[in-house]
Amino acid sequence: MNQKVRVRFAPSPTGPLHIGGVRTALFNYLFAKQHDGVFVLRIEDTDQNRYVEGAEQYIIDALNWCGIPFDEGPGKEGSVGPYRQSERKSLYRQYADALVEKGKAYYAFDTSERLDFHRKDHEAKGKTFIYNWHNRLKLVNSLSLSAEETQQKIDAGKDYVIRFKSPKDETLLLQDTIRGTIRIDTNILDDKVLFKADGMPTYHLANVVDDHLMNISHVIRGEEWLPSLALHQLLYNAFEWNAPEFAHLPLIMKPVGKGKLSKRDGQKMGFPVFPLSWNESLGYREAGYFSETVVNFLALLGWNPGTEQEIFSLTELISNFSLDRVNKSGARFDPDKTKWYNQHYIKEKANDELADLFRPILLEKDISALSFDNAFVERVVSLIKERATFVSDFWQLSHYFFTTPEHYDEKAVRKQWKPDTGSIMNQLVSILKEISDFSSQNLENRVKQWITDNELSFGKVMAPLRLLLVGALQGPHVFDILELIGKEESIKRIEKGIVELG
RNA sequence: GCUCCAUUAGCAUAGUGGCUAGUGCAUCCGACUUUCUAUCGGAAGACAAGGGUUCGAUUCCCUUAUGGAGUACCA
Repeated sequence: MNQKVRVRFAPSPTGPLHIGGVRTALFNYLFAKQHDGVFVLRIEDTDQNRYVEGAEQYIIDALNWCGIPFDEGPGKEGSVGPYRQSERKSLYRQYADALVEKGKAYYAFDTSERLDFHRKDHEAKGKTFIYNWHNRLKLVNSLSLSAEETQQKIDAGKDYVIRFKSPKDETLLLQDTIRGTIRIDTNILDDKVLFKADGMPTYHLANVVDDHLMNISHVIRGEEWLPSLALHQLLYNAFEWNAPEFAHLPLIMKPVGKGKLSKRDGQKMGFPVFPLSWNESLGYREAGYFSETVVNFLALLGWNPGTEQEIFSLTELISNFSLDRVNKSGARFDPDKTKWYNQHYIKEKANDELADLFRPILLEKDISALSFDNAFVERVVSLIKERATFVSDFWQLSHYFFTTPEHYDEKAVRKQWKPDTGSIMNQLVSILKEISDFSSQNLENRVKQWITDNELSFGKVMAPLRLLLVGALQGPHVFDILELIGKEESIKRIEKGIVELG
């Protein structure tokens, strides 16, 4: 009974993959890899009306960018393909027919308009219209009609669907790995459509048939499917197939307010909800997040290791992940925490890698950036990366390494530039001119010595010095800045400041 | 409305039938004899409510409240 683990991620290509979808994919991937199993991507495109061009490629690109590629799927054919339901179209009808033959399903001829009418009518009376045992004989279907009438309608080319005949008076005990046992009374179930008038199966039929045909051992999907679990279990029973194990992941909720995370929340609060950009919607990748960040915060959304560890690489996740540590309740999405993760990962990145990412920004800002060699850019990056959350913060944090400050922060000037500051800076210039070893450490020793010898205060020297070098009271260690921009430029900046500030 | 699921601080969570309920993010304060959105240190802050069961419940059961999902010839 030790079946090979095969899981699937089965999105429908109706648009860009939402971050919640990526989380579902990630958990499937982790589970598969942990058990040396196979991660299948299946495209559920049974609804032709909602098909969106490019969505499938987007899904594939997103999974690849996150570093969680599928093992089998479109373009990576295994033995149970094809992996797009539209390409498996011819396969489903026979299964629907088999259920009709077994008396587990039936033909229904009711028009959508008629059903809509019933629903509205019931709603107006404060009731819910359920197409099932209690009214199916009053509707137009092969159970209420004679065999001849049914055949007549079919021959006449009337539109019909195939509905599942859900049983009466049964209590179902469903198993969910995350939630345990769930009791369902079958009387409240409706006779779901399995096969549509357009010749396509509905999600429910296609899903169960494909999971069976693809030997899926574990179905890990979003909580929005929990209400369908009864139907799916009933279908497996009707086909006399073994059902896979089910695990329903908690939903991802909006950062504030109620409801699940939506595209609008991202726009309103300024954070991405998609892994990659899609038209006007910004993606995590384009917003400057690393894939490590996305994987890490997604993993902790609805799951935790039971320890205090919060930083996980993909490989660590594979060995630590487990379905029984997945939470039952919805996980609120926290954009601040995602930034915290990126801040962590930016510090871990190698300086040369960050320098490569920074170069295009430098080019955009100033052509002369070209003249700075890699070693210099890497050195700058090493000094500022711990204060950055994104590579896009780098310029703001380091522009003074590349260009002479044009203005001085007014508030800082008012606070730090005293009448005697000019003359102190003048003295400092003459001290700096005498120093030939312009290393940070040596500069610090010499300047501090000079300050003590002359009984000056550190504040009176260091703050104005920083102001003249940087243009504001920010940045890393002053002596590191001096060393990096060099003797000539340092002195130039101080002299320029003395002239401008008096 | 009905069905199912959930409920530990602002947020994410750990944990236990019985010591001061642990951690991270955010917040506030301090330190780093100069800056900081960095780092370090510290502070404040929670078991939804009411009933049971029990010597004892945040932990088990019930009710209520709140939140979520589903209720389509969409997935």
